Amino acid sequence: MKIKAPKGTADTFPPVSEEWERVGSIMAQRARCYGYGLIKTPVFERTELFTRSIGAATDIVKKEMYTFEDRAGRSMTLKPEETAPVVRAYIEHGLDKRPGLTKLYYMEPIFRYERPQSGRYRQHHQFGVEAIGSADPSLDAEVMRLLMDIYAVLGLEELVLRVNSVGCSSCRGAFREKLRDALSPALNLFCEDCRRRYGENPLRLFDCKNEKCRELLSDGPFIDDNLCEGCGSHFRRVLSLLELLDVPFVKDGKLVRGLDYYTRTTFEVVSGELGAQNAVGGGGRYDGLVELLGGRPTPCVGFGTGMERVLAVMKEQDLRCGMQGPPAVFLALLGDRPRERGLKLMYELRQAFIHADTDYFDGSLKAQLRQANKRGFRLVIIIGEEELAGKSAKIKDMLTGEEEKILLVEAVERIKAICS
RNA sequence: GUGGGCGUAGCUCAGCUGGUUAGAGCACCUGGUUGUGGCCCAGGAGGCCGCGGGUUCAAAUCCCGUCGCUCACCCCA
Repeated sequence: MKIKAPKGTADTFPPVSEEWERVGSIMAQRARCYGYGLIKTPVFERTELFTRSIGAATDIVKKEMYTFEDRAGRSMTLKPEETAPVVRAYIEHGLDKRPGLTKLYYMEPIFRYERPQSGRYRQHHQFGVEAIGSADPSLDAEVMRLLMDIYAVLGLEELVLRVNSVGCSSCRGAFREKLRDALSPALNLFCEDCRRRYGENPLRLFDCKNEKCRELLSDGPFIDDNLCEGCGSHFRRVLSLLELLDVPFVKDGKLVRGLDYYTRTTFEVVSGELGAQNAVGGGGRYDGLVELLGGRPTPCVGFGTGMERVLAVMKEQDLRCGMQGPPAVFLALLGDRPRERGLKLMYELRQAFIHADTDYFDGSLKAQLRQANKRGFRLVIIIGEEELAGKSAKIKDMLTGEEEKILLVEAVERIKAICS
């Protein structure tokens, strides 16, 4: 019986893996322009980090974590998100005790034990940023500008940025009660799930996809109309800065998020080309998290975007991120002595940072040329007994079919010239 | 955790009202050129028809179970 990759995981080969590299480097490059630097954190953490930050009552913590005991009996969890680990590292290294802003970006694997479906995996990868240390609304706007900027550079189209504010701990609590009061008379008209949400977390009712439930909620009340003074003015400022920075967005009072630590600004970017799992990115402000995890009160904002989903949208929109490397060289070597000389030349080419490869199956010249053609090599160097006797080689251009005779001692220089 | 769809060659799939050696396209290999790719032609290799059990003279085909994949709910990137 064959061993297969675990459910919900994927193996990735060229050329798709190269697409990943390219997309990742574009994201990183954009983030660096906005002042962010790379952070790397472990794939597993103490379990408490997530139960405390994400919220013990959330689905992620209740049923989606890969949790195990290590050999010393400590409870560990493969990270189901990256914000908490970044904040943990930030506090652990004393960064909260210094003034100023810390801007970090990451590209990390994320693990959630869910039933896989289109766009949802048990191991996926997120690129994200965290701006830690300031409540300035221009940071909220900047983070969203960066996210949309990344999508634009990659060529993604028809994305919708939805923005909301879920307020702070005080105004959200008040709103939750107001919402319950407003809905209680008509509660029996809602679907089963919504009636359950009503008790657990009424804000989640806004997430329901059921047409009827949506209609019942269409008249509000909405959280963004019920913010306290501070949260309200912060939100208005964020929205006006988005306009200033030419970020198209839709204000959506129904947008709520699944992690407890969010405060004030929340946002999500959805694509119409992704099926049910249509969010390509999302994020928001989490002003209470640093303190919750034992640091000094520190306001923060960030986003995460799913690599697999970004790649999926790119595929749907037929976008390629292929790299156009320098022309590669294939060495067709015929016979033992020509092969020895050719292997040496191949080594010299590689030393000169030229992509060079050869045949390892003792194929005929015809088979070797066919292989070179199929694998997309631009140049083929042919060395047989005949060439070797004259200390020469043939260079064949696979596009034009033309051949040129060169001296072996000049081969590297000649090929470098062609490649440049 | 719940529900639907699907498991046949490396890939995409046909065959499934049961009936000889299980097919196609793409990919792969060889030949058509004593040492010249792509196109074309000819040939070739490649399959416990997911696995286990049952019905039957006979099962890729029908039935049951199981595993896997997939889509959706839930939730989220």
